[in-house]
Amino acid sequence: MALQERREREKEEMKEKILSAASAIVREEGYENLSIRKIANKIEYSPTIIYHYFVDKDEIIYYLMQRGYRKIVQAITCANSTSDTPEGHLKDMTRNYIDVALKMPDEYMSAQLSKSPKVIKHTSMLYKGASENKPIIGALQQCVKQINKDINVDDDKCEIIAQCIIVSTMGLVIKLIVENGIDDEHRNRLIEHFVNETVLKIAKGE
Amino acid sequence: MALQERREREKEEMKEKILSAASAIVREEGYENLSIRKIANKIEYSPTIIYHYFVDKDEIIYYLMQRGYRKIVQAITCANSTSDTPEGHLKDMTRNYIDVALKMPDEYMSAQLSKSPKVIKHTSMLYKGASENKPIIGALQQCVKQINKDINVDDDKCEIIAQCIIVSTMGLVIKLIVENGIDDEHRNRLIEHFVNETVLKIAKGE
Amino acid sequence: MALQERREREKEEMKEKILSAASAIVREEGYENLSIRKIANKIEYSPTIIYHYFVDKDEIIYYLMQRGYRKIVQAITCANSTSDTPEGHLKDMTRNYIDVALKMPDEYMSAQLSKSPKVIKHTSMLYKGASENKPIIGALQQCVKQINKDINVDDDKCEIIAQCIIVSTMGLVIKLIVENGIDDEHRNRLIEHFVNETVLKIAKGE
Amino acid sequence: MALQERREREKEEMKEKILSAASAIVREEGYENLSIRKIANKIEYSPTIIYHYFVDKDEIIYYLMQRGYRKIVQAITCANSTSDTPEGHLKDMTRNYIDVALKMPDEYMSAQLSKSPKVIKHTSMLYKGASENKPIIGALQQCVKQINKDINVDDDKCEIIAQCIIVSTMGLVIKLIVENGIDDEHRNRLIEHFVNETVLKIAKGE
DNA sequence: TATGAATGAGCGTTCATTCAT
DNA sequence: CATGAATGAACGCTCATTCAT
Repeated sequence: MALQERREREKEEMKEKILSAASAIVREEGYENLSIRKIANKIEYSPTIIYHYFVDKDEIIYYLMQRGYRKIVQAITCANSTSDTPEGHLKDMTRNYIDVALKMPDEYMSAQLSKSPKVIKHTSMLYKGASENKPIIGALQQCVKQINKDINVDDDKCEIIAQCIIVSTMGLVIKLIVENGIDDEHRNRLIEHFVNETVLKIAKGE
Repeated sequence: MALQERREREKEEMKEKILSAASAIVREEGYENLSIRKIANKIEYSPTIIYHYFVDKDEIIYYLMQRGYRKIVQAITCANSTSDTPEGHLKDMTRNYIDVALKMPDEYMSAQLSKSPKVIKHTSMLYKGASENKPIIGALQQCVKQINKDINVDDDKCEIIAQCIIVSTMGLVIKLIVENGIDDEHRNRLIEHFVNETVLKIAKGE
Repeated sequence: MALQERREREKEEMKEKILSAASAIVREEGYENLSIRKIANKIEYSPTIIYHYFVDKDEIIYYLMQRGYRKIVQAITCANSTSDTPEGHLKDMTRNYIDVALKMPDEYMSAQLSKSPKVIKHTSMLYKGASENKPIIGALQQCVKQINKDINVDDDKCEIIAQCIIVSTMGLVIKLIVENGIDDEHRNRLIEHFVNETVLKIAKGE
Repeated sequence: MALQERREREKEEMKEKILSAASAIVREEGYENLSIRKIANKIEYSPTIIYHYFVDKDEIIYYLMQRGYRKIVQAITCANSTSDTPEGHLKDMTRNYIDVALKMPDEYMSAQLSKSPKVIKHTSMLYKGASENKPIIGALQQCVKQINKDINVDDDKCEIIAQCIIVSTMGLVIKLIVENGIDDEHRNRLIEHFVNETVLKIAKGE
């Protein structure tokens, strides 16, 4: 019993070790440069042993994506906005989202761009009613609603606007990740403009 | 005479054959998995012969990008815009861009998301001065300038705004492609809202 | 324990196998025609396995040069010179060099005549300061210095003289190898004259 | 008749054209980088046509060596020495030899190092009696004899000395060619020392 | 006579994977 | 549980050569 438990625990630890080594490699060199050999090298085991814990490289990638996505969602949803205006809150959320995503570019990209149904179930945001299931859209929708509380904007429209906000932000993040070498100053101006102006304008119903 | 013509024609045909094989591979497996050998295999010739028609892999990628991009650039720049206001023009450009991109989802994705330097050279849009090299950013910048001709917005700022427009639009397109099964009605509302409102708001300098 | 030892021994054996296959190829076809694939073919293994024992082709060449050169360097430097005069020492060194080189004509030729940078790094002797890096030049320079200790000859000049000695000796060796069928008696007279007179005269500073 | 003659003449011209293109490539990039394609490119014909005039690459190389060697022999033998002392004459010859050889390094190397009997017949210098057949050795032997006219040195010994001179000079030339990147100043000091001192000392019978 | 099209072999190197131990 | 040895396929690219026209 206890022995079996320990075995299982050790197995999990090894899996974790492999995954975090893989994760580090992805962070440093990107998904396309992840290789079994490099993982083995990092954990200081032989490549062969990895096949003991995962059937093949694809399985490792699969777990990697899961882990990565979980982190992103966590980071983004439990955002701590200090602001008390809805506009300030929207800015904070947007900036937070951009920051978190840019800190884990490969995980972000692979999660957002995966077409695997299992992944899409988590990452989809554009369907009607997304505000009810997806915390991010829900939060954005609430923000939009408050920003436009003077003029009457119905919930559906607010959802659409929230979705426009999220896809725009994603577009910015994705392009910033893909175009890696942009000059820092210009990059910051772009992000600032997006956070302080673009996003607010999109949010405005009228 | 006629012989030379025929030869030239055959050469063009072979080039086209190679390019469309390459294009298919990119569509199916992405730019990073494009290889000379795979092309050769697909066209059922030896790899060597490809170097008869293209100096190296880079040249193939270059033509591939051109072919794919020409459509998009055409769509957005010289677009058959019937409108005579800059706002109308911006709408037309955006709608065109979205339509064209959605018609060739795989090429679009693999091109826009490739991190290969050879591809990025063509797809990058966010660097300072992009409006001078990249027709799309240039056209958008001009549009933004005209829309804001009352208030003074300098060229740099107009470029930044143009870049915000393009990344937002790309974000929409990418998510629409990734989340494949969205309900048509909602999908259309989303696009309409984006084209008719979001993009215009982003364009406004004040 | 014993297992590890055996493994290590087997590894060494395999390395040796690879190196001697490589050495044979160099002997037969020269350094420029040495290839990983040819080695693999000769030892009847797949090319890949070679990278298990050597990091790359350079390393193989490096070891090859070392093996070949060690003999020559040993012969000339720590040479078992029974003589206690610098002149006697110089003669011994020269004779040793010629003997050793003529015993491995193919390795000697392919090494000395290769223009590959990797090989030249080891075989070059004529640059200023060679006496500090190349034991042979160093030893010759010391000899020259002692032979001329009465008259003052500076280190630079001694290096130049040492270099004249080595190129002359090499010239003799190379021609003897190329012109294979020389009559033994004449050949020996030639070598004797070179060792006993020519080399000593070259060494004299005044 | 005349037609056939013209054909033959044109054929020779084409062969010459090919050979001199090949020769130029060898001069610029060395023998190891000579390729049929490069020749074709240089003469602005297709690679195929070359096989009309030569059965294969080896034949081209063979002719190339012949031509090269002929040039060297010519240049060296008809040396115009302005000096009237035998020492001066020896210096002039040596310097001339070095200069000519260094001007056509690849031809020189391939001729001197070829082990093909046809080539060796021309390049061999070390056999007893070489002074009678080989102009260079003959000239050197005469020089040595005159330099040593005070003391009696017999003809055989003078031949041996002449052979020591030629192999030494060749060694210098060969190493200078192989070690391509030597600093100019040091290189010149080396040559000067060799021409002005080394060679004279070797020549002295006592 | 001369061409363009095409091939097959070879280069160094990296990779995922397997197998006996 | 973990290893080292080994493989086969693939990568971009260059080469000498052949063949139909």
